[in-house]
Formats: sequence, C-alpha cells, structure tokens
Amino acid sequence: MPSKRKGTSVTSEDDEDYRTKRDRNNQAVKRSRVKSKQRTQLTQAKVKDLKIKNQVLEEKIKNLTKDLKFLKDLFLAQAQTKAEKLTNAELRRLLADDDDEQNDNEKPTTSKG
Amino acid sequence: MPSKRKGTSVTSEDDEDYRTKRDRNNQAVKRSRVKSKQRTQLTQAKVKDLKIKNQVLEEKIKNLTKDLKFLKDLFLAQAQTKAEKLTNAELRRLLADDDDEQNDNEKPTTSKG
DNA sequence: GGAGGATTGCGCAATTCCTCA
DNA sequence: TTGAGGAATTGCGCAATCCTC
Repeated sequence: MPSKRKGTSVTSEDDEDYRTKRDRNNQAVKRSRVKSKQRTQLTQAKVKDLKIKNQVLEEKIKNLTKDLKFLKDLFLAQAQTKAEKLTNAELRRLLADDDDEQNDNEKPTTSKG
Repeated sequence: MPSKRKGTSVTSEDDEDYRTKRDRNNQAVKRSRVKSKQRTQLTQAKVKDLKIKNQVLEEKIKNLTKDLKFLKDLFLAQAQTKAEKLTNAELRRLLADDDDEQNDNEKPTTSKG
C-alpha cells in the first residue's frame, strides 16, 4: 500500500482524483442529457398543443365569418327594400368583405342557442 | 495457438472485420445523430411557425368580432327605430352573442377600405 | 486565471428495427 | 413464416470545450 506523501509515486492519488473527476463529469453528462431530453419532449408537446389551438381558432374564424356574411346579407337585403339614409354604394363600401373568405356555407351559426 | 486455416492466426482477420464492423457502426451512429439533430431543429421551427400563425389567427378573430359587433349594433339600432317584421325579442335571439367575447374595443374595422 | 459543472462530439456495445433469401 | 445479417437507435463513458463564479 503506497503512502500518500513520500515514498511511492504520486500516481495513486492522481488516479484517485482522476477517477472522482471522471465520475463527477459522468454525472454531469447524465444530468445534461436528461435535461436535453426533457427539452425536446417539451417542444414536441408544444407543437401538439399549438396545432390544437390553431384548429380551434380556425373553427372560430369560420363561424364568425359565416355570421358576418349572414348579417351583411340581411342588412343589405333590407337596405335594398328600404333604401334609407345610406345609398347602396355607401352600404357596399361599408360592408365590403374584409379579407380572404374561404367559405362555402350561407347560414349563420349563432353557436349557443 | 490454433489457426483456422494456415499460417497466421485467425485473430488478425477477426480483428479486421471487427474493425470494419465498428467503423460501419460508427458511421451509422453519426448518420443517426445528424438525423436526430435535424428532427429537433425541425420541431423547434414548427413551434415558431405555429406561434406566428396563431397570432395571425387571433388578430383575424379580433377583427371579425369587431365587425360583427358593429353590424349587430347597427342592425339592432335600425330595428329599434323601424320595428319591422321581426320583434325585438326575435332579433335579440337571432343576434345573440355567439361565444366568449374578450374584446375591449367598439368600432368596426372593415379592414380594406 | 482557475476550479468545477454543463455541453458536445465521438466511439463502444447492446439492443432494436428492417430487409430479404 | 422465419431467421440471419446489417443498419439504426440508444445508453454510457471519455475528453475537449464552454461557461460561470
């Protein structure tokens, strides 16, 4: 058994703290990899979540668009017959389609009834 | 030391194809890791993209909601004064707020004009 | 400026997946 | 259908490097 201090080479104690150093690092590596794995799982979950949220929003837009179209048509129709203060041209400008419509349906939803 | 075939020990050829085997695997490992890295980058990009899409949709909903509210109010107001075929009650039912509103604003947008 | 954890590229080996005779 | 063989994936350790106090 080599002594720590004098006679024998310093190798043994070098070995010792080389080992402990390695062990520490191996632990760190493990920690780091766990963390990394968690991160990727998390972003995958985020994707899933955002996709669902997106679908909900798309649906909402579809419904709102339908409702809006319904009201516009209704309004336009009554303006046609009544022809009140606003001229038809004014009405059309006012009610001009806002943006991209991609609808097929006509009837409004009024979702909760 | 038994040889399988003749002169030299079988060890060397074992060594050889151990080596080539290892090398092949090392290459495979590299490929696999590249692929994996690409995948995680891709899902991160997806998250980014979906977040942006989400914001756009939210904005759209906000605008549609505003427009809808504007038309409803307008319609309601003229119905008030005119009192046509539909009773107020009927109108209210028909135009009942669809879902969760989280708006603060009043004026409509009619985005392109 | 250096001690020490965190990250990362790399190789090994075990395991899983895939293909084809 | 099966099973042998090779590629892909994965856990793990080493060492270099990064980062922080």
